[in-house]
Amino acid sequence: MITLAEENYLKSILGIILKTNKRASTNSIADEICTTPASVSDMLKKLQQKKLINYKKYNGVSLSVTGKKIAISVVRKHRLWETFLVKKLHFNWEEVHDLAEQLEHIKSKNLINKLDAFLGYPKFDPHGEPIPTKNGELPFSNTIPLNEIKLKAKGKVMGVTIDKKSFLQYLTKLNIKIGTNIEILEKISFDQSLIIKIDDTNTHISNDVAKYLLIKTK
Amino acid sequence: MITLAEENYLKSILGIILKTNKRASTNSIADEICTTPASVSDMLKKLQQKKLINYKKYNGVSLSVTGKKIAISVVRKHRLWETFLVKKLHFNWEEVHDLAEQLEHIKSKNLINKLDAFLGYPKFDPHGEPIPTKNGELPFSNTIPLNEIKLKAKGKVMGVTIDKKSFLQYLTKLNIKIGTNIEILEKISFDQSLIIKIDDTNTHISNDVAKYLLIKTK
DNA sequence: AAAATAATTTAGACGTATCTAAATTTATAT
DNA sequence: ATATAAATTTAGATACGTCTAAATTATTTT
Repeated sequence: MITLAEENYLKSILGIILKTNKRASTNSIADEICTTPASVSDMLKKLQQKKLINYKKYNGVSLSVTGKKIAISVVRKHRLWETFLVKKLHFNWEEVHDLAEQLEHIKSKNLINKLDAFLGYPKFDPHGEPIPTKNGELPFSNTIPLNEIKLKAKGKVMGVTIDKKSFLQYLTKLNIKIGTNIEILEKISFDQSLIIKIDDTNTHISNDVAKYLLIKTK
Repeated sequence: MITLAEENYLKSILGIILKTNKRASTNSIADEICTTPASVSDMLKKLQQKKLINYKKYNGVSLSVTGKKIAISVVRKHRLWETFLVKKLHFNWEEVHDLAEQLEHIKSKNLINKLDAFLGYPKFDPHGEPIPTKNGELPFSNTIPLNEIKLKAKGKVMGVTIDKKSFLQYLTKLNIKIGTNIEILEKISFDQSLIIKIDDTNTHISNDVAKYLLIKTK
C-alpha cells in the first residue's frame, strides 16, 4: 500500500528529474516538498525499501519502473482534476492547484478513467501541460521556454511550467493566457529580461517569469 | 485543524445519534468505524479537548455545536460526491460509497458549493438520503422503515439507510430501487420477515433487509 | 446486595511522518 | 592537497492514530 506522503515524494522526484535530466538530490526534493533534508533522507530509505526508487547515499535518486508508473499516474490524476475544476466547475486556473493536490490522491481504478471520459479525453490541462495517458505515457510537448527563444521570433503561449498562484495571477494581470500571441522585441543582456509584444501591447518581463512560459514558435 | 480521522469519528457519532436518539457509546462508535473500543476512547479524549464533543467517561458522547456542524458538512460532501459519481460519471449506486468516503475529506470552502451548483442543487443523493444544505441544515425525510409499516399498506421506496455494497447489490437483484412500488402482503411473526409485492412480483425478504428500506406510504 | 458479565478506560507499545541538532561525507577553493 | 563550505545522513524526539492486554467501572443476574 502506497501512502499519500509517498505519492507526493514520487511526484516531486519525477518533476525534478524531468526538469533537470539528472538524478534528484536530497536538497532539491526538500525544496520541492517544502520540508527538511533530514525528512527526505528518512523517506528515501523507505521508498528504496519498497523498490520505488534507486537510491545511493549522497548521490540522489532515480525512479524505478514501478515508482515512475506511480508518479505519472499521480500527475495524470492531478491534471485531469484540474481540467474538471476549470472546465466543469468554472474555477480560475489560479485556484485549482491546491485542490488538485488533494484530489490527486483519491484511490480508484475506475474513477479517473470515467472522469477522463466525462471530460472528453483532454490532451492538455488548463495550464497547457500534457495529460499522461491511461497507459502511463507522458506526452512530450514541442514547446520551449520563452527565455530561450531568439530575438524577433513570434510564437504562441502553450503552457506554464509552474502553477503557483502568485505567478498565474501576475500572468492574468499581464493579459497572458494559453493561446496568447507573443513577439520578442528586445533582450536586455544585463538581467536577461525581455521586452515583448502581447497581442499589441509592449511589456517588460523578467527572465524569472519568462522561463516558466512555454512557447510554440511559428 | 481537523484531521481525516476526526472527521470520520464526528460523522459516525452523528449517524449513531440520529439513528438511536441517544448519546453514542464507545462500543457503538467502534462498531461503526470498525476499530477497537480502546482506540475510540483515545480519540474521544482528543475530540473532547478540541471541544467537538461532550464526553463523560463511561457515559458516551454527544456532539458540540461545532462538532455537529463539521459532521453535517462531511455528510453534505459525501452525498454530493455520490450524486456526482452517479449522475455525471455514471457509476452504479453500489459502487460510490467507498469513493465518497475518500472524496468527503477534500477541504475547500468553495469546491463543494460549486459542485452543488453544477449538479443543480439536488435535494437527495442516489440512495434517497437528503443532502444537507449549504447552511448546515439536515433535511428530515417523511419516510419510515419498511419493517415498521402496517400490513396491506402500499408505498414507494424513497431511500436506503445503509450503503453497503452487498446490500445494494441484493436490492438490485430483487429489482428494488428508488421509486419502486411496494405492498406488504404478509408479516411472518416468527422472524419478522415480510412477503411483499414488488411492481407485480411477490418476494420474501428478511426483517434485516426491510429495516434499511425507507418507504413513503400513500 | 453480592457475584458475574459487559462496557469502557488505561498502560504500554508500534508504525508513519515529521523535526532539530549533531555527525559525516562530498565538493570547492586556495 | 588540505582547509573550508555545502550537502547529506544519523540520532533522538514529537505528534497522530492505532493496537493488545490489563485494570476499572457499570450493568445484570441471581
